[in-house]
Amino acid sequence: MSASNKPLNLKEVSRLLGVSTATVSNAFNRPDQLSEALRQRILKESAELGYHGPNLAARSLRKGKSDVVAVVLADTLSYSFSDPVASQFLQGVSEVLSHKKKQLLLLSSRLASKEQSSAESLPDGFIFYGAPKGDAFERISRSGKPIIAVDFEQGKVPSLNINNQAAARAVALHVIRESEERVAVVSLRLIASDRVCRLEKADLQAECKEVIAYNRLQGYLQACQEKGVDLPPHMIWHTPMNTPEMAEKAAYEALTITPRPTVILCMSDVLALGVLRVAQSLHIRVPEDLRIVGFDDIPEANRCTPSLTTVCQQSIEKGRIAARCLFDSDNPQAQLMETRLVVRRSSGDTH
Amino acid sequence: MSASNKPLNLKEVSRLLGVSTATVSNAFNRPDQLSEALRQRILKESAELGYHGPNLAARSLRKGKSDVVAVVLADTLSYSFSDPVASQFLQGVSEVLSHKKKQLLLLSSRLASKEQSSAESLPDGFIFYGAPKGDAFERISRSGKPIIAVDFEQGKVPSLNINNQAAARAVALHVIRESEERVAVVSLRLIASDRVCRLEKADLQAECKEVIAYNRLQGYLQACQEKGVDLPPHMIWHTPMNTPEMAEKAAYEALTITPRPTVILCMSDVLALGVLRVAQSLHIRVPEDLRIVGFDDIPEANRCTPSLTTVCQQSIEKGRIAARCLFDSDNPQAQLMETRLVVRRSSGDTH
DNA sequence: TGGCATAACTTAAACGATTTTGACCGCCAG
DNA sequence: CTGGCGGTCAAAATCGTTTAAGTTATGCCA
Repeated sequence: MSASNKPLNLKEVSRLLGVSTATVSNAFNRPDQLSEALRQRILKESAELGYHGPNLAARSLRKGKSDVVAVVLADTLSYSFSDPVASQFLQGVSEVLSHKKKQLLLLSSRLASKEQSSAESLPDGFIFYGAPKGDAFERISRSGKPIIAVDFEQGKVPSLNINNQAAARAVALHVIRESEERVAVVSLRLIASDRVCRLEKADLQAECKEVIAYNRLQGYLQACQEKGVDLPPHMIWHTPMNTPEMAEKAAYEALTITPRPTVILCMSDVLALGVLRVAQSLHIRVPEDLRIVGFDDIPEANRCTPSLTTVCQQSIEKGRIAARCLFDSDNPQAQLMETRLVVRRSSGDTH
Repeated sequence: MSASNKPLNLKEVSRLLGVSTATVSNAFNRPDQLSEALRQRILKESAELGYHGPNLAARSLRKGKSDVVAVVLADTLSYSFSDPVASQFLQGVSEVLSHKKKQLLLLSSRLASKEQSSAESLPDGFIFYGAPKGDAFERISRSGKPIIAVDFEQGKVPSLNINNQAAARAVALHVIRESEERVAVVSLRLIASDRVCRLEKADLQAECKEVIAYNRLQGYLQACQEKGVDLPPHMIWHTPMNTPEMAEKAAYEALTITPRPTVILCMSDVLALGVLRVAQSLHIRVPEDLRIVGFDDIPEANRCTPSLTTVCQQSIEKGRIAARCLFDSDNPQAQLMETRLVVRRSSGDTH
C-alpha cells in the first residue's frame, strides 16, 4: 500500500521481491510457468509495492499486439458523438470488445496522416465506419492487420453493409400514395457544397463518393418512377451535415414553396426531426397535410410526435457484428444486413 | 508505392535509404536536426517504401509519453454510448483533444483491474467521468499522471462539478406551485437495488456513493420543505439505470396511484422522456394535468412534445473544459460550472 | 594558418517488457 | 554411483524507437 513516486517497472519489482524479471513476467502472463504459491506471493506483493502490471507500450512492443482495437470514424470524433447512429454503432462495438477484453481507441479518418500515424501502429485491428476521407485506409489496409469496412466497400477488405437503395425505395413506396403526390427530399451530404442548397441536374449525373446518400437517393428516384411521380433536382435539398438544424433550413425552403410538398423523404431520422419541427412551427399538420419519413430508426424516432416512419437498420447489432467479425477469419467477404420498414405515425394511416 | 508484406521499421528504412536511424527519426520528429533537403528525401522515400511513421508502442516506450488521453467512464462503454449526456461530454472532450493532436482511448472503471491495467499505463492523462466503480481511480491517481475528476470529488485530485443540489432545488421550486401539490420523484440510481422500486425511510438516511442522485434528491427535498410540500420516501421511485424504459416502469406505478401526483421531478431528461410517454399513453395531459421536469438539457428535451423544463448543465462545454484543464497546471483545484434553469412547456405556464 | 563555433550526421545506450535457452536441484531407475 | 528427468528459476537477446554524446566537415575570424 505504499505510495511510490516514480512508477515501478518489472525489473525493479523483481529485484525487490528477490526473483528474476522472467518470473515476475510469468506471474502476470503464464501461470503455468511457476508454482502457484510463488505466483500469488508475487501478485500480492507487487500490488502492495504499487506495481499494477506490465507497461502496455513495452509489452505490446515486445509481443507485437496490444489488445487495442481502433474504430476509425469517417468524420471528426466530435461529430460522431453527436450522431445517434454512430453512437449506437459504437455501443454495439464496445459491447463486444469488452467481452473480448479489448480496449477501444477512437481515430478519425479526417485527421492528417501526420497527426496520428503513430497511433495507427498500436491497434491489433481496425473498424472503418463510413467511407474514410483521408488516406488512412490506404495505409492501414496495407498493414496486414485485421480490418473491416462498415457502410462502404473498398478493394478486397471484408465489409458490412445494408442495401441502402432497396431500403430507401421501400420506405418511399410506402409513403407515396398517388402520382399526383408532390415529393421533396432532404438529402444527406451528397455533393461538395458546404451549404444547404437544392441540387442541380448535373449533380444527379456526377460521380459521387458519398455512397450512402447516393444509394438512398437512387432508391427514392426509383420509387418515384414506379409511382409515376416526378422528382426533379430542385426538389432535392442537400444538407452538408446530418443535424436537425441543417434540415430546418432546408425544410423552411421546401415548405414555403407553392404548391407545398405533400411528402418529404429524409435520408436520416435526424434530418426528419428537423423537418418535423419546422412543419410544427408553420402549423402544417403531420401526417394530415404533410407526410414525412426518415431513415435509421434512432431511439428518438419512436418518441417524437408524431412518431417517425423509417427504416430500421439495427445500428447496435451492426456494431456487434463488426467487432465480432474483425478477428474471425471464416466470415464472408461482404456481409449484407437486413433492414426493416418501420411504419409509424408520420407517414399517415397504413393502408 | 510498393506494398510490403511485413511492416517496415525505422532501422530497416534507414538501411534502405543509406542513413542512420537517428537521422530518420529526426526527420520525423526534429526538423532542425538535419538539412531540409535530406528531410524531404527521407519523408518522401520512406512513404514510398510503405513506412508510415514511428511505431507508437516503441515511441511511447522510449519517450515516456504517448499523446493518448483516456476517458474513464463510470459505467460500461456500451451504456455510456447510449446516454446522451455522456455522449455530449465525449463530444466536448474529443473536440479539444483533436485540436491538441491527442488520441482518445476509452476505458471503463467497471472492468476488473486485471483486464485493462496494461492499457492504463499508456495514456498521458486521465479524465474520470462519474464516480468510478472499481479501484482504477486509486491506482491511477498514484501514478502521478495528470488526472481530473468530473462529476465527483475524491482526494486531492482536481475536479469539475456542478452544484447538483442547488440546481435541483431551483427546478423543483419552479415547478411546485403550492403546498397542496402532490410530488413524485423518479430518481437515478441511488441504492444498491437493481430493480425499479420505491424508496424506504432507511434509504434516505443511509450513506450514499451515488453523489449525483443523492445531491439532486437533497435539492428536491429542500425545495419541497420550503414550499411546505410533503415528499415521503414511497413517492420516490428508484431506477437502476438511466433509460426511458426504467422510467416507464416507475411512471406506470406513480401515475396509477390515487390521488395522482401533480408534479413529477425526474433526475434526468432521459427519465423524463419515459415519464412523458407513459403520461401520453394514459391520456394524462402535460402540463395541464401533470407537470414534469427533467435535468441535463439534452438535445431531445427541446424537441419532444411537450418540450421539457429542465436544468442546462452544458455537457459539451464540460467535456471541453475537462480536456483543456487536464494539462494545465495553473487551474483551480475544484471547478464549479454554472447551471441554468431552462423553462419550457412541460412545467406549465411561466408565472 | 590555427583555433573555434556550427552544421550535419552517426554511434550507441536506454526505454520496460517477453521469451528462448539453459542452469540448478533433488530424486529415481538402472 | 550415475545419467536422466521434471520442476523451477535466471541470463540474455530482442522488440522499434529516441536522444545524449561523439564525429566529421565546413566556415569564419584573428
